[in-house]
Amino acid sequence: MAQELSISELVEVMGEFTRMNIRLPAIQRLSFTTLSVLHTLATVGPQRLSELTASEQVTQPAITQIVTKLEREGLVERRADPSDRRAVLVHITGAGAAVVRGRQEERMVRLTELAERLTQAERSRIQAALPALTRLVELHRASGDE
Amino acid sequence: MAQELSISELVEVMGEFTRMNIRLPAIQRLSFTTLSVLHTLATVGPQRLSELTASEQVTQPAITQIVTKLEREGLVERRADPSDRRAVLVHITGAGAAVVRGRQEERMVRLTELAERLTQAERSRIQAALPALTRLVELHRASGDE
DNA sequence: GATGTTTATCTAAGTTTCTTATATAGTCAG
DNA sequence: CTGACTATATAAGAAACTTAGATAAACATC
Repeated sequence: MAQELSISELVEVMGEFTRMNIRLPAIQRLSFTTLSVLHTLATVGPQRLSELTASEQVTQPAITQIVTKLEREGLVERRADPSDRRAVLVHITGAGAAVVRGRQEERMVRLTELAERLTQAERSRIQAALPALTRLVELHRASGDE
Repeated sequence: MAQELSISELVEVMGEFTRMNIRLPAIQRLSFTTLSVLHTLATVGPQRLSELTASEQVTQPAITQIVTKLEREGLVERRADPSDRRAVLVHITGAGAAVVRGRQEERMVRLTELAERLTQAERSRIQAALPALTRLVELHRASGDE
């Protein structure tokens, strides 16, 4: 029989995941928001500053500073938007993509170690829940930019 | 048949959860780390500054500042540690506990809305995975403070 | 096609949240 | 009781934001 979802437990686990993830960026000398911008550019492609401002939920001047910093470090490039000369399209560079991949791999190594200490049954249950968890995240994003 | 866990998908979902959670604190006018300290005190009880320094992974002077700020706002109290006169035990107050509960409830309201838009089968699969996810978090914490 | 409004980004200045370096005071081992 | 260690605090500066306001291109309209 299907058991009803305990939202409070889910909130708790998500909170703990957040606390697990949040302290890792320090290693890279880039702040959480800066890495989040890089992640966005890696996954959804070139973006305007105004689009980044909306998705990262910080102010527009903050995004300008972050992009300037990333540009100095060679991780992104500002290019003109051919369709609108006011706008700037921020592109990730090879070096930037490598930083994102590196972080993803660090987390995978760490999680692989932890997952090996679970039982096979536990791993299967997590696997079975992943599509639903992904849908949850998508619903959040969809309702975020209305 | 039990399907093997895809670590990369799990990393991805956890990352998205982090991005979902991280921007909420701003509402409360308390930073992420400050709220994390409050959460720790609410769940594990009174702690020394040095214990908080270890679990929050910021420097000791940062914890001193955070506790001072929380104390000014009446959310925690510094009390002497009877067993060691150098040390300070930080206790959460009723007002502090209320802030933690309030945040937890905000998240629950938000997640309840989102979860209602999943199918019953999806909710059940998440529910079935919660114990395993909780274990994963516990393994992380256990290996963190060795 | 000049004009007012909106949009996209930048700059400047100040605040918050951290950091490193160092001081102070209590503990503990010999 | 002396030296080394531990727990916290203080001071000064760096990093990551914020608000306010400037600049320049786009767009709507008359």
